[in-house]
Amino acid sequence: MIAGPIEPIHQLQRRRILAPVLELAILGLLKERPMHGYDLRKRLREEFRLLANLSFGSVYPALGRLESMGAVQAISASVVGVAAARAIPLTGSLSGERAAYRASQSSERRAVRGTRARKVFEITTHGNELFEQMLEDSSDRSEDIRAFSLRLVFARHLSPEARLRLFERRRAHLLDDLDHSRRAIAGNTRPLDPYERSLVEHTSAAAENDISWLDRLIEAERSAKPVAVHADPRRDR
Amino acid sequence: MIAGPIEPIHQLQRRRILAPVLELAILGLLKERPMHGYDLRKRLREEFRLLANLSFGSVYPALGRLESMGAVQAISASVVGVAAARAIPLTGSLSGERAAYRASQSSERRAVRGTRARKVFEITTHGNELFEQMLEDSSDRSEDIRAFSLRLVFARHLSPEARLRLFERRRAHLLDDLDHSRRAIAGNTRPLDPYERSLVEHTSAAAENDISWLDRLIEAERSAKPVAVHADPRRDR
DNA sequence: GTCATCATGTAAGCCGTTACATGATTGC
DNA sequence: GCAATCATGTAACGGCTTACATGATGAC
Repeated sequence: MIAGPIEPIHQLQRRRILAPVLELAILGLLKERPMHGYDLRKRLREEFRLLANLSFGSVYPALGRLESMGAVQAISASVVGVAAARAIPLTGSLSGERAAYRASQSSERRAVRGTRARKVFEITTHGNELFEQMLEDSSDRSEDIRAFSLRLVFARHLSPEARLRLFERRRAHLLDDLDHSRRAIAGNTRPLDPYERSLVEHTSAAAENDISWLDRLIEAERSAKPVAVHADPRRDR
Repeated sequence: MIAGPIEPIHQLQRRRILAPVLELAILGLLKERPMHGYDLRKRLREEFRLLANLSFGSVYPALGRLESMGAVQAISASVVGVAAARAIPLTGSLSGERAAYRASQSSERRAVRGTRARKVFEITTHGNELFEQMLEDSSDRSEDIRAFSLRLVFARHLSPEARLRLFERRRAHLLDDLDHSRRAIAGNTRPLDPYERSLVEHTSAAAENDISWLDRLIEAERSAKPVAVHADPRRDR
């Protein structure tokens, strides 16, 4: 009500340096090969379910931010027309196997259509450093499945030690969840109706399952044969 | 680049009527008993993990929005001091059992402290209608676990038919997820590294597990004995 | 000729977080 | 006397979604 003018504001919001999921995902995809915004959005929607209804209004500004940070750079701005588009070395930096795969599967195989001044971005050296930082960043406020899943998708870019830290962090978080669920079930908090009860019991079982999955990932990583990671042995049903 | 002035904007963003998780959660808690902002935030953080680091900067504006919509109303604004606070009929609208529980468990039992002009809100008739609408609302853009979990917590307020619709919607969504995971595993899309593979396999197994849980919920609901809902029979380990 | 898809952006608004501001009461 | 907890807000900012604007190309 009284609202004395705040005015000091000496620091004006620290630049949230390592931003959320989207930037990380974009950098991760650009590590694979240079891409333009439209294509990025498509792959983000299709491959990462988390970003299932991502809009252009998010992608282009995010690319703009990354560009102004010097994390990505346009390698073919304002180039118009089919011939020019074909000239872009789209598979330039790919290693043999992946390049061959992309060439056979991607939209580049069929004729390039609707080419209105594509702006193809590539990741810079600084971008690679930033990506590594973001991937290892532990201070993720919403330490949720989304953030973890995305990091797991890019886990191959981490050192084995950093991977272990990632897994352990996630495991600790899940243990915390589990503890919370169990306290709710034990009734130390509040009586639950049947739906709430079913939910916490299911949540708790799911957390246990996730934890043992992580235990397998951790074990595989420790055995220094991180290639043989495999998921859940088929359960009942 | 050219950027012709947009100016028409005849509609100016449709009032996102049924807003996300937070409003629904607040209304749901206020259905139980009147509460003030500080208390709401505490319970939201403790009971719903989804809102684990919810800040006051979210709670108070949300309450303000709900108040301006006529969904909640302050029943004791600007009342200061212990005596006045005690006079608030905090358990007024509770039915026997819950009231007795609250009286024995809540912070109201111990002496009221730090009482600086508490603003206690109660849900209005309109708020109850809005709550029902929001709870049944199917057009949830981010049809995720968070939204579903919250609705399940409040599922007792739904009609059996609406509950079934809720469960079926969630089930359909999970089936879609499962399909996506399976296609990724089958390799119709892109070759996966071991970490990605482990993730999609685990995700797919988790989705299967969620689906059979929902099947049990649906079955229980259809058997017209929705009280006997119970969660996962204990799995291995 | 018109529709779907490709392609890039901007403007406005909503909502969440962080930081700032204030101040009463209880326990040590 | 001082810290912790209780209690309510506002200012600034970030970033996402929606809606708007534009325009090329290929398939039918």
